[in-house]
Amino acid sequence: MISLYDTRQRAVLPFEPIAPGQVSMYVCGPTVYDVPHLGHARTALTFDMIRRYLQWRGFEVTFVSNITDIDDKIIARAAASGTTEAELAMHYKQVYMKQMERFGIARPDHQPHATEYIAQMLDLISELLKRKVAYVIKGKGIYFSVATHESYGDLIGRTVNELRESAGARVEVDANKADPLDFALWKAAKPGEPVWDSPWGPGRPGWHIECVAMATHLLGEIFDIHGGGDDLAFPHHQNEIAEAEGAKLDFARYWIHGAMLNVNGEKMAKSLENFTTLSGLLDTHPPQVLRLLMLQTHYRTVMELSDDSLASATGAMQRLNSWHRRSLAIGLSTATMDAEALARFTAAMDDDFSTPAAVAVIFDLVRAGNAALDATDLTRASEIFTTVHHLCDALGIDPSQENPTSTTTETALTQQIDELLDQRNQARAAKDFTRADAIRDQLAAEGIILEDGPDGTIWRHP
RNA sequence: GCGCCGGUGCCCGAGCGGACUAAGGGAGUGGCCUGCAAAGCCAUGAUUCACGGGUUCAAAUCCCGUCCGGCGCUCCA
Repeated sequence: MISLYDTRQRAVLPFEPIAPGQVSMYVCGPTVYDVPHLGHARTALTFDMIRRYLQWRGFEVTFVSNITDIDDKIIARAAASGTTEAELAMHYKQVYMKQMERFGIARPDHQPHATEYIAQMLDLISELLKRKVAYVIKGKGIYFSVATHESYGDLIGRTVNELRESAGARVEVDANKADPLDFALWKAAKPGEPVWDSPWGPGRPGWHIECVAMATHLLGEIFDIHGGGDDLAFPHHQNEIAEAEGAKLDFARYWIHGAMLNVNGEKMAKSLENFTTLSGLLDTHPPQVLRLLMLQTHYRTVMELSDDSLASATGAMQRLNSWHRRSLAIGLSTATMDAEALARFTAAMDDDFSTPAAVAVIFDLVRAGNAALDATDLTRASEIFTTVHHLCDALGIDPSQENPTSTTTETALTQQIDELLDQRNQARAAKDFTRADAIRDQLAAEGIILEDGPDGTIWRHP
């Protein structure tokens, strides 16, 4: 039985999907006005991990993640760069998808765009007006009336009155609104902005309504999991709840939020200019290293990223690779799995996706695997080999995948390397260690490290 | 200002009332292995979990207070 933390109820709850064996999940995707940074990568990875694990446990998962392709920032950027909103959004969407693919994030089953769902949004807004939980401000747009939604604030554990008191703490409240907490469902057209027709005149949708429209259209009026970054819990997700419930939709049963990624103790953000782009980091680090690093912190814990932590994960990944290399070199075959390790792993993951504990199980196995190889206990080593692969699969890690730099030139070089290794081994056999070491140094200069084992010499890149 | 979350060894980071003699990773140190390396294995590291009170037979884990940090109350993953 899988348990997960539900933000709304502030508790770890047993996960009971609506339909046995099936899971429907909606995860808020990016607003595509710029390139993705590591913070986006962490949230994407969190939900990729959850999706993968649910599948690994035998669930059939329908995964929806949207693209917000119209909003204030896109309009501003498009104006600044002299392009259209649609072109700008399309460009950054492509960049986002490419980098996520590079990072090893599986594509969603559906990837709806906000602008493709205007009709569904208009239907929802009509419904909200009909139910008198929304109102029109002439020339401004249509607003949701928070006063009609008594549980407003529950997602972040606050009452409506508490929220009213702190409203405007950081940003001025629009005096036209009936209540400072009310928010826009539809924004009336402004000069120079893209517009869509509506029964209330031309305009564009507010932010939150798109997710309600897309999620319910693709997954149904009730679905299992709604996720997103922690910073979306309020107001975005709270407003989605208000809209959905205002329209008498059951909506999401579990809310999952991924914690932020910090740099030097501060949230990584465009506005703070402390961000590292995903593509930049992936240019210097294998995707798996970043993935492993992120999995070593629980998804609900704020994670610190630094050169040290990156180096630490690099070392850990190399250990996994090196164990795998040894295992292959000795020619292990598939075996039955270590039932105890499997149980330990599953228990960790079932408990609110405790990836740090799950990763610990893998490293315990790797140590035991190396020890078994040292002792030439091939039965045990094979058992571990099979188990580790199965567990890594659940986390999206592949021990056989080494740093993929220079894969093209490698094949050509392999033959030369093999020849040199042959010469070196002849020298070693003849106890000509000066010559043997010279060959080793020569290869080292080309970035190749040798490992002599009882079954011969294997080589690798550092 | 209001609210939420957190402060664990050199670093990252699990644990959230009893098997904690505090997981795992990285770094360090000693040893084994090796012709020497590399890789690996073994050993070693917090008498202690920000600080001060309290509850309990029992607290890193619960309660209160203090200090420090992050996030939210704008758009944000």
